[in-house]
Amino acid sequence: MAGTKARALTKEQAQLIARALADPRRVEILKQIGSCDCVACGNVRECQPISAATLSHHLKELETAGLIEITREGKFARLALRRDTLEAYRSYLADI
Amino acid sequence: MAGTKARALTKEQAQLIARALADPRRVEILKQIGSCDCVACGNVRECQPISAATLSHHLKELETAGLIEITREGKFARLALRRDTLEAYRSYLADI
DNA sequence: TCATCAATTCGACATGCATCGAAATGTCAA
DNA sequence: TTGACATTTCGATGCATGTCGAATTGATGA
Repeated sequence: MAGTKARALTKEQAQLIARALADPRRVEILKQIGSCDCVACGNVRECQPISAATLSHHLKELETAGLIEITREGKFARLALRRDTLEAYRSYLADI
Repeated sequence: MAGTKARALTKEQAQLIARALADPRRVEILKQIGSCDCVACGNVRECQPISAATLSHHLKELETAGLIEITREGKFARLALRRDTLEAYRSYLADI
């Protein structure tokens, strides 16, 4: 169908996403990133009681899963939710 | 909307489901249960190279998450996929 | 250049969890 | 009752991972 551009996920991709979503803190981070744009690591840390090291680790997991995109801008990291990946995972679940 | 009866999940429920889906073996089991009805533990074991103890553990996790229903019939356990829960989780993800 | 700040990497630790074999429980048929 | 079979529980083991502090990298401004 034209318009529904959710590509199919491989099992490996789906598993990466599932693992990423299995940690409640990462889901909270995802929600925050999705709620507005122009999010930097510091913004997330203001709302989550975790160390910078831990946050960095979580962000890498989310990026590896394809759930967020991290673009570096000078000192800061701009975080953006990748809704296409989330949508693809929803389709994957629908096929169960 | 009448017809879309997916109840909203609490964070705790969503997390149980996410954790249950984070193990690839459990996803395979879910797919098998969903593909046909009248599934017993033995049927699953024929397709999954795991011990009975491990399978029982996974089934309990899936049941706790609300993703399957286990009804005992004599010696056997009848396993059924709960698509309503899966659908509720898909809605949860859509709200991120 | 130097100090400062954002973010990452490193090393270590504690907890969680998938897995198994063995023992237990429960059910059916002879 | 007894034996065979399906499933569960128990206890142990090994690996994965969330977490942190400390050290590092990288960029900006004084």
